[in-house]
Amino acid sequence: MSAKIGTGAGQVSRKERERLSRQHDILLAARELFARNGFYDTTLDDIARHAEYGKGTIYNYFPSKEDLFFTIIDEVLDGIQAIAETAVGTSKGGARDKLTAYARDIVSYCREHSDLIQVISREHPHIDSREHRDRVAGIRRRSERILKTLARPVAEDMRAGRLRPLDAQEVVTLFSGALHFYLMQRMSEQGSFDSVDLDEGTSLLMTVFFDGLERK
Amino acid sequence: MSAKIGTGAGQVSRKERERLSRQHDILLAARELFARNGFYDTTLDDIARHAEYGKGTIYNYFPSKEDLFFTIIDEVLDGIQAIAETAVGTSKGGARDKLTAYARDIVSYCREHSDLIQVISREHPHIDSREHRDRVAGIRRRSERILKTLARPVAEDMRAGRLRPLDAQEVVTLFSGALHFYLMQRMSEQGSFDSVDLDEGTSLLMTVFFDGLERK
DNA sequence: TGATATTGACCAATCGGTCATTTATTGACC
DNA sequence: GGTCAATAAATGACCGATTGGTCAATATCA
Repeated sequence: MSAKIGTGAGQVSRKERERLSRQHDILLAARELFARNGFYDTTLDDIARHAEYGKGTIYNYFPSKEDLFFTIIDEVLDGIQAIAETAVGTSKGGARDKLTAYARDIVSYCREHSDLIQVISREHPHIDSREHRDRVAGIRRRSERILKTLARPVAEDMRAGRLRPLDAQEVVTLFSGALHFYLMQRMSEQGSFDSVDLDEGTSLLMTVFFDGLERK
Repeated sequence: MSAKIGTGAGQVSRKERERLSRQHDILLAARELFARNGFYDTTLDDIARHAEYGKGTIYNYFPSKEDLFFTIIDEVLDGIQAIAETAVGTSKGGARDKLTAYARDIVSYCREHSDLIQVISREHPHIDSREHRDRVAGIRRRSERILKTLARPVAEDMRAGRLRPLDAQEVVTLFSGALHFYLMQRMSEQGSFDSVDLDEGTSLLMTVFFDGLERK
């Protein structure tokens, strides 16, 4: 769609664009199959067939099956980080509103990608053996960054005295854990989400975390 | 230690006892290796070597590698169910005290078996392909039973008006999710547990869940 | 026509599971 | 008590299937 033609500085050549497009095709096929069958039950032949390329071609774009998987995980983490930043950055109000926005968006994100999310949560820690140690560590680092993003408004409300002065980082770890676990449970017990049910779950989560179970 | 000798009714014969003992040996070896290397990176040859039996012998006791794993999972679930029942049944006070007792015991249980617990949480859902569908379903059923056990005192306190009238089952799902996630996070970021740190986490969890984040 | 990209037959390694062979146990019989 | 044939249990070499990854041959492009 750019008016510029050719390979000017800062431009991507057609070659490069085509290469990226192929990479995208392969990633998309892998994503679908990983989501459907999990990492271990998806073979490279499956991916090649589904992407409509030869198996050898995949190795022109990705050095290994694991790399393919990690690349997909990175994309998902990008998505979640973006959700966290949007929720924290743009929504009005205090930590409660921001975390509510985050929870709502995560629920809809998980609804769209439930299979993939499940596979990632389950299987990524296992790809740990010897190699890839650093990539798994990278995933943990990024997860922590997401938690830090969420912790920011919480810490602020604590400083302002609107929330109990606790360890904000730990609090959002609990929050995110409860949300995650709740979603996984719901996702695995029925293939399709019931949106009403999930919204109820979200609001329950917010009530418990901010108002507490005990009547005051 | 029984005074009775022989194979009276209700007695286990020496044969049977030996058989059980062998089974136990194998289970123990498998447990250690699964905990250390995960399900996929543990081969039957590894297990046989570590248990000091031939590989064929294992098949006299367990029909498959998966069965070995599921048997171990069942044992762990027995342990957790027992913790839940003890916490709910014997400790004094209301839901808050009972859940606190549960959390404390789970923390120490996880401290003892952290590697194994991690492997189970991560890998059991994947052993889902075609066969074993029913065993995985059984695990889910048992997990739900544990949650139901925990939900009982919560529901009671809600009926009595001591807690907000929410869905008790959902509340304990969130609770257990937060606890689980918190522990997994702590377990994976450092090999050895810092007990002080963990107790702080537990008490934070209880504060958040029962008192809420917001100041009243 | 040389450079680049694609391809899928092929390879090597892995591993769960089998089974013919070996070893140990048993108890009927002397 | 000792013997030994029958029974049961243990064993590990072997098998078949799977699959991630390679590379020589082929096709496409500039």
